[in-house]
Amino acid sequence: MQPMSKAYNPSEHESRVWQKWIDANAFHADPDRVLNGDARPYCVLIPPPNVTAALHLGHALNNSIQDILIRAHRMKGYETLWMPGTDHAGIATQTMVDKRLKERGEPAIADYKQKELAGEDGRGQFVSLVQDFKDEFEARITDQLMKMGCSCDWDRQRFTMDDICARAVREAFFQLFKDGLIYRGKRLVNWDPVSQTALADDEVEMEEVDGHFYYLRYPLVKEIEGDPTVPVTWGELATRGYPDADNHPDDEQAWVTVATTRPETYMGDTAVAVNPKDPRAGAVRGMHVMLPIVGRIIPIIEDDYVVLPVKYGGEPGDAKAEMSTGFLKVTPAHDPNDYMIGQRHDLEMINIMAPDASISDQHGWDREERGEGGHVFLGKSREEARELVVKEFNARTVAEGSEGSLLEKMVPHKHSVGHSYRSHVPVEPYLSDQWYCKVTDDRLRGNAQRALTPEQRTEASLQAWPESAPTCPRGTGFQPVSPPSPSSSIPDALTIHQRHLPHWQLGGSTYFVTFRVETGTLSEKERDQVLDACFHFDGDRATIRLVTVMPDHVHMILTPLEHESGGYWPLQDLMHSIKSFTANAINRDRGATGPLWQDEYFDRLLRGQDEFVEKWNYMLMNPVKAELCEQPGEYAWTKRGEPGQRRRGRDGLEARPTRGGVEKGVCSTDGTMHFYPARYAKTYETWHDNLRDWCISRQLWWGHRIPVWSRSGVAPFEQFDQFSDWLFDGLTDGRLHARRRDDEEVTREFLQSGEQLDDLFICFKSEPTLEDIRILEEAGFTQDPDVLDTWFSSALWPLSTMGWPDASAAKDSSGIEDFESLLPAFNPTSVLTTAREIITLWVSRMTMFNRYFLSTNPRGTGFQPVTPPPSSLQDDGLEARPTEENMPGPAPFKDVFIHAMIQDGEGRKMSKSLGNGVDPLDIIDSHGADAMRFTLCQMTTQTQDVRMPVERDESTGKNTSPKFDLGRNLCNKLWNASKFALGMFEKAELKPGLPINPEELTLIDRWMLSRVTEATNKVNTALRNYMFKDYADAIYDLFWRDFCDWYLESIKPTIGDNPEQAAVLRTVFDAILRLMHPVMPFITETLFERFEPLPMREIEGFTFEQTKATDTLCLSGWPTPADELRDEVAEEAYERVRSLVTTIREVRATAQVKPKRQIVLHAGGELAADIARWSPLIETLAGVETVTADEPEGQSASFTFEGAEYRLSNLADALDAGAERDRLEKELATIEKSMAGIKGRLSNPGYVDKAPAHLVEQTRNQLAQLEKDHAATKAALDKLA
RNA sequence: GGGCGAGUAGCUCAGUUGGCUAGAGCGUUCGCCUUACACGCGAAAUGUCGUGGGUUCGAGUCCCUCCUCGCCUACCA
Repeated sequence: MQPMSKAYNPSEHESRVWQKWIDANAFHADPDRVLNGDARPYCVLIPPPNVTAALHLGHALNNSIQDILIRAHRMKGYETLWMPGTDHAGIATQTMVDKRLKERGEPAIADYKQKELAGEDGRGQFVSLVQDFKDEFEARITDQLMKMGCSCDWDRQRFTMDDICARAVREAFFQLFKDGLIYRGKRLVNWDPVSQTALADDEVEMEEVDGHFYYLRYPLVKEIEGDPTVPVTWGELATRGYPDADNHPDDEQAWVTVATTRPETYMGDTAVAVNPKDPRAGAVRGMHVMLPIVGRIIPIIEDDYVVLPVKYGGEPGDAKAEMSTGFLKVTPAHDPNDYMIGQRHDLEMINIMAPDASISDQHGWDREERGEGGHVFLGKSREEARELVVKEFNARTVAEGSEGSLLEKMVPHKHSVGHSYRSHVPVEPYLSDQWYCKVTDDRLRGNAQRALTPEQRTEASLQAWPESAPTCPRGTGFQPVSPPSPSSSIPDALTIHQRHLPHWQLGGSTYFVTFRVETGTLSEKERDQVLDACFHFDGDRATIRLVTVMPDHVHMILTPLEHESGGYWPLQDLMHSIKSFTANAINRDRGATGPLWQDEYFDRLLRGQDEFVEKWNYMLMNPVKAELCEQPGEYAWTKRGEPGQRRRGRDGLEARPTRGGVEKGVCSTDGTMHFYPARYAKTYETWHDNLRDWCISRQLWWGHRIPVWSRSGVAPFEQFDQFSDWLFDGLTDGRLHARRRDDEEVTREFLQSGEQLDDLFICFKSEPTLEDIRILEEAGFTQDPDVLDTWFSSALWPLSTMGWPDASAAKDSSGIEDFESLLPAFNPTSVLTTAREIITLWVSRMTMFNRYFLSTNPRGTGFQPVTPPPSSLQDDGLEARPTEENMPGPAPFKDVFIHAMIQDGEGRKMSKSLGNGVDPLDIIDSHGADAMRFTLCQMTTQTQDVRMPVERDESTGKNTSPKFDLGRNLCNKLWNASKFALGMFEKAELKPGLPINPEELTLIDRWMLSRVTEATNKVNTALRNYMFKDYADAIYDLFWRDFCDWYLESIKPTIGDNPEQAAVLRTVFDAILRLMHPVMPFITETLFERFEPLPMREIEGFTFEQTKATDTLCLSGWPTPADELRDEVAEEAYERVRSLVTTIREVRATAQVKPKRQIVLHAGGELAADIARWSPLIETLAGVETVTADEPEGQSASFTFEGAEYRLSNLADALDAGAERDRLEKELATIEKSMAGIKGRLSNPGYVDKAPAHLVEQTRNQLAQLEKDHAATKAALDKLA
């Protein structure tokens, strides 16, 4: 192997290391190991990036996080699957390709549309161009992910339009269609006039726009003797009690004024609405208005949707009431609210626009037939039409000779208007025929809400969507987590926090509790008594899951239950009961008095499965480790709770006594999804509250074509018999489904008339045969030209990538042998990692679909029949409840982690238009993938977005950020520390040998082992809670601060002839590489290659997780140092060393001692003894040549340590006494300041009386210490004087 | 308008149930090419924790007021 270079150069290693992983097939997941029970599953699905563009820094962050989780779990022995893939992004990709073609001057989509019309398969030709584009970008994205080091299972890469995903889309559409959850509706959609397609609500972006309110006058008319155009005069209104009518001349024609921001839509008005409570309503009842220029006579209707103007009772301050005139123009075909009014009053809908949003009388406005005016507006764009309408109104009056124009006034107004996220033009509410998915159905929306863990749900949501369904007798979709097999390795060491605080606020949680015997041990009989006491309260105040009574301590896992008042039993009360119950009995038998137990330690089990299993394992192994038995099952005082107990929660996981009480039972597939950070659960819930049915059709070519055939506007069809035979055969054998527009049953009678076929929709379960197509075409049917919203296939991602609905077909088409094992092994997945903006749509839709399609019986029984789509856009209130035969499937992931958003230094989004984007590949080139990953990981917290100051490198024209230096520096440090350590091993012999007993090691070694142990715990906790900054900080501090700054510096003089120390260095470095690997895979793997051949001597308690293979670091086991390696004695002692060294260094720095100069420390007594025992730590770290008890001769400097004064000499040839005095005086001031604060606190009677005793005690000790320091420093100062 | 979040050192951010003298990295200052690392080592300086009140023996942390910023959402009368 080559000697190591002076600095780490990532480009020399990254591609080679990557190839090594690929050659080792290291990222390949084996689902059968999960199904055989050989390993627990851990699975992450990549949120498939759009094939429209290369990845940006946000993707880099997201994928780094996923890779960290995946790599850590792989090393922890889980069978891990990270499924990669890309998304076809229908509208975005189609637009991109079109733009590209135009730029190149090649035929673009308009030309292909022409071809298509000419019968030349323009569609097919265009789609194949998009396909080429997709191939190009898919390759680019894949390359980027690989450069970042993403350890995806690349053999399983999917694309949302590949044949496996397509099969899922077709099946899903068919099932939903058959179940009445997909319907056709003529409604207002968000129309993008440039792309000329419908958009879903989430594809519309709101933008602030400076507009105006236009106040338009519509003349009032009434019908007399068949003439509907007779003017109504103010005089007439006045007699009918119209307020203020007498302000106008009696004989003039009256008008009503409407306010609008969109005057150009007035041609589509079909009514004017007024609130029935409006004092003017009675006067105009039954009257009409005449639309100026157009001449249409439309009714005045009454609807309480209309806001009253302030003048007539509207609420002052309400923006609408302030602006309103009380009369509202109603344009059902161009405004969603007007649409609803139109529905209520059965108004005409007149669409006045062409698909490009120009004014047209060819798309629903039969102007000439009606004899209406307004031809001047035809062909005008929306903007032109607005100007023209305003101009025309302004030029006219209500009637000849009237005062004032039809345009009463214009008021500037700022408001936000929906814009297409793709073409950025204002979205037009446009009447059109589209397909909808009825997501408001309880089976979809309701189950998406119920998927959320009750702890994160709001009261309102729990009421609206109560947890449903009886207890679930069969599987839950989770792997059974009955306690793991005894043979599995000892789990992660536990971190137990002492908590004395209000756990009664944390009702319904499961706890891990430990309490110890004050002195002595328990006899066997006494252990029985404790067990009895525990179970005495089981099912009464708590559910006991597992107890193990050791001779000197007790562990238990339990869940407090609700008590009558609605709260939960406080854990303190429970413990008190159990402890006093047993203490009394045992003391009585022993004839003893006094306390038996110490305080308990307890830790809330915040998370379900992993932590539960970890602690469960820990408890089972406890007697084995204490050598009380050989196998976990053999210890007589380990008892599980009664398995048959009703109160046990799902899967024996979190017994979750929920608010209706435990008696109701818990639906095992509800309540499993957790958001991290938890606050996003609320966003998720609220989004569902406002949900409307989802428009799933798009007028595009790039996407999954809608598998529905229909027929309209063609000649009547003669051969009904043959056709209906064919149709009924298809219906009977289930390969197609037919629905009528009005959702009536499809009968033979229905088919009697060829014209009725126009109301028929036929959906095929799989691709229709040529024969089918022939029959359909003869009958005049054509396939729907539209495609599905891209999110429809994205929503199926957890299913489609795993081979649903037909894994054996997926196996055949992909050649992947174990495809059939994927879904059972890995769905539900472990976590979805995504950005904020995706919470709503994607998480929700995946949850809906996963739960729907994996339900025990998604169709038919158990659900109430669903009526055809309601005309209202809102949920119709259907409450179909699942039954036992019809259990919804699991949520597709257990956790949803929402990561931070990356912004530039000014807090703006990174975007192309601002030019503030940073390309991950540029950073990888300049700093290396590991540096980028570490920096991103270190910067991402749960509360703040990531601000990344962007700098432009003028020489390359590329954007970068100085932040990435942090990661690069760390890599370089790691590289050099390795070089140094490897150099050490050339001098210090490493050889295998008997396991090392850590107690026999030197202070510094025991300290280092303790630090690694603690850091490992920190890392485990951080990763479990998705605290990536904490993870980064933990390894940074461990490696740089503890290992490099102190450990390596300390062992320099001793390691050469201390083989045990060499073994510790070897093991510790190994552990550090492993802990760092998830975030910095390339460099750690590179270094591991150099360390791996060196023999490793076992240190007792320092073990590594068992994994599938160990030849590469990425497959090697995670460190699992035993808790016993935490060495408080060593930590405390080394803390004294550090403190002494720091103090001496400070003196050296202030006295300007040359770094190389070796000084003399004058210390006697106990400190001298300590220093001798620690030798040569102080000497090495503080640059001390000799330690002597003698008083210094000549010049010396003094310092205070632990309340005593010591001196240093040989600092320099001549000392600066002034500097020395300054230093001491400053120190004295600091001490005095601290003392004042502490004295103040102690002299406050409230503090001494009310603060916890141990704090007061601590404060007193502090004061005592400070007083000693003060005296010592004072003495030194006096001597100087 | 409604919701969520943020405001802590010059910059970017931590700060678990209220409790040792509020921390880290970068930057700054001083001294160092000291047996790997100047992408480094040693030392130092830097804070009215947005504002004003309240609860408490004790508040960066809990409650209320106000100010500033960000995101989401509603609003085309």
